[in-house]
Amino acid sequence: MAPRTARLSAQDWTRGALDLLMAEGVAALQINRLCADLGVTRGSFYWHFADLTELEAAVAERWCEETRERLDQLAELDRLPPRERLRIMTLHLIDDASWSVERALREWARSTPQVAAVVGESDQHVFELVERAIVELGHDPTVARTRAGLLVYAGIGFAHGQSTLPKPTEADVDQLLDFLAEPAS
Amino acid sequence: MAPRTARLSAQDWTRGALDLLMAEGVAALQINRLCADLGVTRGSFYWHFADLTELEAAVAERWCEETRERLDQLAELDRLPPRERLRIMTLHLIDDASWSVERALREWARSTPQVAAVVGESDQHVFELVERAIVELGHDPTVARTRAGLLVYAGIGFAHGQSTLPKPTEADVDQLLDFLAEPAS
DNA sequence: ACCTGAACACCGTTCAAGT
DNA sequence: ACCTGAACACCGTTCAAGT
Repeated sequence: MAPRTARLSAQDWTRGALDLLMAEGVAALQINRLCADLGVTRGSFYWHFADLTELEAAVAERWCEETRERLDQLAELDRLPPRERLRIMTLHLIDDASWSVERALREWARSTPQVAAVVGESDQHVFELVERAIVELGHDPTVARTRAGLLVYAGIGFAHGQSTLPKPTEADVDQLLDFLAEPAS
Repeated sequence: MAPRTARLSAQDWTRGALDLLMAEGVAALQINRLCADLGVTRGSFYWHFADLTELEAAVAERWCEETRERLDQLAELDRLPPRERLRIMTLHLIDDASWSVERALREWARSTPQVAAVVGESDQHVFELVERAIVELGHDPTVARTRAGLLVYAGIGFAHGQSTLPKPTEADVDQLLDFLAEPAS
């Protein structure tokens, strides 16, 4: 994978942490565990980071960058009609396994403000993309704001309830988007 | 408060745990902390519970009961028109501070299946209340299912994103409910 | 039946010492 | 500049012993 130099960089640690996080969830993100993966002892970690919290912030930052890229790629579908854009984003959310990381991030966000800032930024970004698409659909700003809020919050809720609630099918999504696209009465 | 007997019951522990949880969040729920509150030593805890996990499950159970009661009270507004019922439930969600506990519960749910079951049950309950209200509004079951899902997921999302996203005003809620009540095209 | 207190394992954190 | 290894504090857990 990465060039296997004898010594590690901070980058190597955040990379390893993100991998661990995605593979085994937030509970596995421990210093001992990481050290084992990287073939190094505990003390080494503290040369690169002041704290577990600092590592988490770095991981969050990195995750945010990667997420932003992914989102921008999606938004690059700028030439696609807005309806199609929403469809792709929504379906992406539903079957993507990436919310296991997102859930972990939101957990951290509660205890460490740095992570909260990063998550908030990401939410804001998604919200704007969705809002813009709905405006392009021909709605005035007030309506767009409400409906975008509804959809984005529902997305967060879906990612968070690994719940017993029914998982929407593709047909459900189409029906839902028809609904969101409807002209205001 | 409670009758101050010398010896404690399991009930006293769950009560104390829930209080601690609401007051100081999930991070404060430690055995040492609880023991200090209850004026007792660590070992005592293990006479009542096998595990921290078992305590958490008990707390979750109790929270679920209390939540169910609250929900049933809300649903007892059965004689109110469905639209009004939805309005009350939604507003209740928005300004209620009780989701700090709910968030904690969902965090646990990820690591302990017992808690997950309890949270799932609660979600299901809310979903059914909302779905029924939308059916009463005159929609057929398919439409009701989609829209109820949207609203409930949005509710979960709202409770979870302590986010930078705009918090809906009362006017927003009315607009939103107008929207959800709209006849299908 | 309910609790104490000592003991242990595990994990985050520090730091002097090595290369 | 990057890492080791020993040490410490803290927390969950066990258990023999007390009342």
